[in-house]
Order: sequence, then C-alpha cells, then structure tokens
Amino acid sequence: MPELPEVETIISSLRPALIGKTILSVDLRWNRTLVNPSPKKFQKVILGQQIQDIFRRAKFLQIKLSGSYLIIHLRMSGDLLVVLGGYQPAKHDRLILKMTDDMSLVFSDPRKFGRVWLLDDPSVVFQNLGPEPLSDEFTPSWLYAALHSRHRQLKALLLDQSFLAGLGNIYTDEALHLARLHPLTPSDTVTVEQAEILWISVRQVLQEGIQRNGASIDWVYRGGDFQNHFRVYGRQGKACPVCGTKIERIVVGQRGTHFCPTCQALIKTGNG
DNA sequence: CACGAGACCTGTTCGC
DNA sequence: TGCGAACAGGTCTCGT
Repeated sequence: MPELPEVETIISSLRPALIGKTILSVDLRWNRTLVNPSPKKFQKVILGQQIQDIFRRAKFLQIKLSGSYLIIHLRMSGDLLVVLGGYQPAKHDRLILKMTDDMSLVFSDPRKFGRVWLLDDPSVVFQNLGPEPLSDEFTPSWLYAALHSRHRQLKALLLDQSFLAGLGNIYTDEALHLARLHPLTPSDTVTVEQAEILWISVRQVLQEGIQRNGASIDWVYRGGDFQNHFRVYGRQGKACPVCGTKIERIVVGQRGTHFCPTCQALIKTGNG
C-alpha cells in the first residue's frame, strides 16, 4: 500500500502519540509478520523499552527504542494506528503493542505481506537501498549517471528500491507523466535534459504527496487526498489533464502502468 | 545483468 | 444473483 509519502504521513501521526511511551505487552497474532527475532525473544526484549523517536528510511518505519530498533514495512496493505483505551482486536490485526497511558499501537494488515524486525543494528535491513529521493544525495547528475549505468525500462528501474528508495507504483507513474517520459524508455537513452526534468518530477510528486498527506485509496481512509489529484494512475480511458488524450494502461514488470500516449510518446532512437 | 513468472495473502470489483 | 477472473499502494526468489 504505502509509498514514501504515505509512510511519512503515518509517521507524522504516530510521533506525537508514541514518543515517550513504554511497551507493556505484546500480542502477536500472525507469526509470519515477525521476521526477527523469535516471538518469544521479541517479547522478552521489547517489554519495558521506551519509544524514543520514529524515522523513515525508504518505505520502512524505524522506531528507535531505548535499547533496540523496531523496523516495520507495511508492504501492500499494512497500516499502523494508535488506539486509546480498552481495545478489542480486529480481524486483520497482526501485532498489538500495549503501552503506558492506556494506549496501543496496532499493526493491521489484511494481506499479511507486512513485516516487522526487532534489531540492535537496523542497517542490515537497509543495506541494499538506493538513495533517498528527497535527500541531497539525489541530484540530477547522479540520476543521469545512474540511468546510464544500467539498461532497463524506466518504470522498472524507478520501482527498484536498490536504485532509488521510496517510489512505488503510483508515484512512479505520476513522475513519468510529469517528466513526459514513456515508462518503457530504456534508461540509458535518457538525455541530460530529460534526466534533470525527471529529477524535478520525482521530487515534485513526492513533495505533493507529502503535502496532501498521501493518497487514500480503497477501503482505508487515512486522511490524505492525493488520490484526487492523480494525473494518470488508475485513470485509464480518461482524459490526460495536459492534452486530453485517453490515458492507457499497460503492464510493465507485472505492475499496472498508466501513461498518456501523446505526452509520453516512446521516442525511437538508434540507427537514425 | 535484465526480465518474466511465481510466490506470499486477502479482499473487492469486473465480466459473463 | 452467482461465480470465477482480474486486480490491488510491495518485494523476494528462481529460471532463462
């Protein structure tokens, strides 16, 4: 479900509620949610630890405890909510941490793809991630060089977390539309100018997503409204906001991919 | 290295 | 109305 802006939005809501709270009990309701350590050790280690801060790295939530890091990835359908008072576990709850001040952190995840780690050193989980797109590390010249160091379809490459960390299916389609680049463009044919426009576009869609508190689709409403501002995602058959051409949907790397065939024409290169 | 298919899961929507 | 297919914001692994 969530991409970078949604994770950022969730963290913003959790931070004021959770910082300073101490974990009093653990209710693990789907064992495979927990990657590391064993359920028994997890409970033993986490009880009594205090939440000190919460950060994001890529699409991971990184909860700094007094003696460990609690790492959470929401994958497709995960959600985190804070509830006050007596709480009756719901059908899709996978992990519930009861805290001081009569508060609980609930990890709900219908599809059971989400994962949780409790680690002394979180870097092992992050070691294969590319740069953060909103950091200073991500520059137009880095992007141009990185695109040319591989030969891949732009859509697939932007989704690859080891290339760039944080984009998912929605924001990739939106960024490519803004940059007027076809999703199947070979990465090493992008010009310096196009790379710069793509760099601006990636940052712009992510910042807009954060500003709008992310996108809320399907049955989960978490307050964001970026879904009302999609240019191409999920809009196949509807008019491109720029030129009016019907948005098309194709499959790239097994992901639904939405683009405007006029604004994002595939430019043929080679043999002139 | 690049790419496609399959796996992991449940729920909703689409098409006949 | 019913029922199977297709689809869903993600990522890993395997075979070619």
